[in-house]
Amino acid sequence: MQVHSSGKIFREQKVVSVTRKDQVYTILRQAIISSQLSPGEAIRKEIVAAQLGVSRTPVSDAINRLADEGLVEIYPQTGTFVARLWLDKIETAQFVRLALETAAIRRAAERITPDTLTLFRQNLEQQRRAAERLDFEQFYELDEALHDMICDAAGLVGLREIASKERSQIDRVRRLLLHYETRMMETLIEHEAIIEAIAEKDPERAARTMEAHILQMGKLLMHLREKRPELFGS
Amino acid sequence: MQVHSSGKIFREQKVVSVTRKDQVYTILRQAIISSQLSPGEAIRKEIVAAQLGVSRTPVSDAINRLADEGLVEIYPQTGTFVARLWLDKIETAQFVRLALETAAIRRAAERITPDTLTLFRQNLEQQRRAAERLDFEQFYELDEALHDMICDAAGLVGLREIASKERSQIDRVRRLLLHYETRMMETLIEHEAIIEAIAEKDPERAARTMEAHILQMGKLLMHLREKRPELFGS
DNA sequence: AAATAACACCTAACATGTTACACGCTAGCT
DNA sequence: AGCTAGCGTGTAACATGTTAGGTGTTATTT
Repeated sequence: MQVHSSGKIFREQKVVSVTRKDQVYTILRQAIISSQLSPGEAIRKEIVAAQLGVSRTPVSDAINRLADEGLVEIYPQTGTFVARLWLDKIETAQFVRLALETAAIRRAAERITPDTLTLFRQNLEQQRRAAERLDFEQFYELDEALHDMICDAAGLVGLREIASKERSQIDRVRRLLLHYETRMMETLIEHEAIIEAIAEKDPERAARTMEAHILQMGKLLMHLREKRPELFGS
Repeated sequence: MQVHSSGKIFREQKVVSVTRKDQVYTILRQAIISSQLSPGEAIRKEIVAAQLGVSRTPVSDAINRLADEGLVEIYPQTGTFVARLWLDKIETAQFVRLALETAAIRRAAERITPDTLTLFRQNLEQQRRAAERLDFEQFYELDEALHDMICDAAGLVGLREIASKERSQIDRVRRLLLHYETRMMETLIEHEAIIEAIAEKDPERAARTMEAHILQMGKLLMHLREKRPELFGS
């Protein structure tokens, strides 16, 4: 594992600073969201540290951050576990996501530029191709990227990071749902409707369309809970 | 400083776990939000550790968490500073607050119970008394408590914590504005209008009233920036 | 005198040793 | 047999030692 490859700072503005704890954080987060690590599974700090070739410190730091984000559960003096799925927490995350993204899309619709719109449409085109070849993973990534782009289009510094963090729980669930996902085409059509509303600078319609889109996930979630109860908490 | 006074766990449900890093976090956060520590001021981990009678580890952990929250700025290998106020970050925080709290109040208005309403009105009564004796600090605390109670009334697990965290930046600014604050009575009237709309189970009016309430802060902010430019970043 | 390069200092980042506590197990008591 | 108390084990929490790199200063060169 590389050491801080470049911690450049202009004293007023942090350019980039990739410390080991940041790298460990990114690796673990990715592993959790992609379900390489299963909900409920123990995380042994010492082993993770050994595997990544670092000491326990940056691993602990990364795990603390993940705990804040709700992706791991730390039981003091006992152990650290990949967080199980809690329906009530998912409900809250869904609510927050809905509130933030509908508000963001309203702003985006008001201040959309042709350039950004072109980026949106390129993304949609790629989504269409991914859907046609049934490439779930790729489709999912493009989906996430589109939501990020909409956040950026709202023109608020740091909003994407906040939205992305609050979406962690949802992203995990969506990943697990991928293989039960049969509505890729429907999802694509919803995305197109959202972008269309933005293009027409119609904030209200954009927000309502986004809302309908986000709420689709609820039913699938119940399906997952029946199929894989072991992933869920109490 | 006390050691984890009780880290009780029922394996499925964390009851309470006050570790040293939690205590340090709470102390530092309070100090920053209340402006006992000024924006831009250096935080010397070693000195903080000595003052609190702990080692550098829990202090570092607490500071990492505060950095996530945007309350401190860490410059790798250089130093840690109380975050200055950045207009663009405050703008984003304001946006997030608006999105979350208007959405929360809609839900609260839909599911309000007489008991909760009574609590709201008790709070308002206390606010009135605090306003009458020009007790800024007390009024401010009651204000925060009211917003927290509204979050809780939305009936979503963990929403208050999320909202409270995202409000950190705003809370700092409001504290600084307290002594320039001349509109305590107006604020109280706005609060009363919000609660009234909830009581009448009118989500739309409640949300619009809340929106107007939150947006009041903008002008005061510009005033502060002129009076105390040293608190602000670039 | 101005520009630049070398260097010393200070800090966060990282490594590692130590402690205390949650939990499971077992033995002993009822 | 069932229940409780004490003990052993393993982990996070905490303490402390070490390293590396950013910043400011100073010396040197032009």
